Amino acid sequence: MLLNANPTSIALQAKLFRGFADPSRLSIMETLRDGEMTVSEIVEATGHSQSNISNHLACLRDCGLVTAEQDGRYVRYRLSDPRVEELLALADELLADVARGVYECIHLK
Amino acid sequence: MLLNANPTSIALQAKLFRGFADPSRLSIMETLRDGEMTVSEIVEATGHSQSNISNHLACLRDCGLVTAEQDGRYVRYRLSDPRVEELLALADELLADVARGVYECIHLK
DNA sequence: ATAATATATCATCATGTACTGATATGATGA
DNA sequence: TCATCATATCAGTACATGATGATATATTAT
Repeated sequence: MLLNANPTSIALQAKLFRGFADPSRLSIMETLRDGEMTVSEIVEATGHSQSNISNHLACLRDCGLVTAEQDGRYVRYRLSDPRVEELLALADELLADVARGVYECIHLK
Repeated sequence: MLLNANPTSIALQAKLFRGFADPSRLSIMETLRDGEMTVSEIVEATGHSQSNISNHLACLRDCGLVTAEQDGRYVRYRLSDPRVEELLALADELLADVARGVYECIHLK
């Protein structure tokens, strides 16, 4: 019965990937690859609504993928760890080769 | 209006991450890090149902994350690209530091 | 203190997605 | 051919999740 790695860690890993698996959150993280930004700058850069961005920032913050720092009435966000950016970069590279398959995959919307 | 990277590629990247964002699919890929396996071996190793595994293998295959090779009445699956494993490994490393946040994040189930 | 700006929170709704069980297909051997 | 084993497909159901709009909180300036 060759059972696999700790199911808890698999569930957690899946949850981590879900953090990356949404266009709004990805836009935020991609935007933050250029350096720290305030919420309103992120809103402008991504073109998403303020509440949308704020909701997703809360998610990313809770997950520990970004950190927030109050700056006057602004709040500046940045990526929390260089591995966040590495993960994005690696996904970009992989996507360069699997884009067509992913695009055409009917199992994911 | 500082707009960000190509929205198409953001959507595709999100879809790619969704491929990684499910416990069944992650179990499959983690299992395949040990080398190629037949469907029934994967079923046994992961403890998931046959239809569940088969459905998710179809998804991973369509996305180009795994490849399949018929071997008699068996079908052997393997990871399609070394970067798939790199992505898993990098996520593991990152998770080591953000596990508590991810675990407690209420925005993702 | 009040107004104005920046950000956060919350409930609702609509959609996406995974799991299951039943069944179909494909391959091998008798 | 027929039986059996391995894998794939499909429909239905239940749940998860994101977007939005309304509102709340926090900070600064007047």
